[in-house]
Amino acid sequence: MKDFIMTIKALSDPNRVKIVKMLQHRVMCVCEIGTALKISQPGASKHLKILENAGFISSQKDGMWINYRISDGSFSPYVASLLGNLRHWMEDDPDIAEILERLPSIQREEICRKV
Amino acid sequence: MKDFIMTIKALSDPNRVKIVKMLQHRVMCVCEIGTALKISQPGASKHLKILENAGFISSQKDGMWINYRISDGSFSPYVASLLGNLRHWMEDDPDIAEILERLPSIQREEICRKV
DNA sequence: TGACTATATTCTTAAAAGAGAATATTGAAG
DNA sequence: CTTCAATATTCTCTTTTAAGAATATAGTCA
Repeated sequence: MKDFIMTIKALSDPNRVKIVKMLQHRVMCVCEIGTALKISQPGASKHLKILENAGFISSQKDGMWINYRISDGSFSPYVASLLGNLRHWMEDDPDIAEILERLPSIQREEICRKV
Repeated sequence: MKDFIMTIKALSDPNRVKIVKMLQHRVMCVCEIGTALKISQPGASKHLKILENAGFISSQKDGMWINYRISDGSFSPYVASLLGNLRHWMEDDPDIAEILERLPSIQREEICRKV
């Protein structure tokens, strides 16, 4: 029960749903996600931790950045099922559509690094 | 997005998950559900309202009682999918197993009516 | 080594959720 | 009509959650 509740609560916030939908399209670092959601860097970091603890996403260092990617779902049947559904759920949602449209223009080199 | 969040939040509480699992086995009235969960009558009533608003359950008057039953899921694809999964999810959970075992002995005539 | 950058954590505050007690409502039965 | 039983709503309190600011951490690169 505890696992299930943790899984469900991880998806009970709109920003976290948006993170999952974005990561289903591409790998992103923390600053890209914060920018996409228009929230602070600590805010993005905390949401990512909640999603990672629940098994929805995983992280991997890459030089200066930490890349977050969608989990394969093998961690939990609850996660696997929800991730499968989320591939098509809310594709027509205005908030999701808007953020997915902006996705290509959100690039870490233009956000974090001051060249 | 709003609908999805409402759906998810409705399942983000252990007592509400237990209600869904119980109602997948039989129809119940408010006092039976309060007794099964060992919570107050207003508490049960409030949880039921949240689940009903999200489309997981529906209610129907029957004389003095109001019967709550599982929805057929046609209300929403999110609800339909989750209800389908919940038919098998957590069947082995200790809390769920315990409450389902007690279910047959929880009868409205012995709880509410003072004969 | 030392400065800098991306990310994480802590602190504080505000909003939301959950619980029970008290109260209101509604409909059935005498 | 009046009473009573089942359920719903309101009120209050406590706990949880979410957000940003400030701060800490850790690793990279000169």
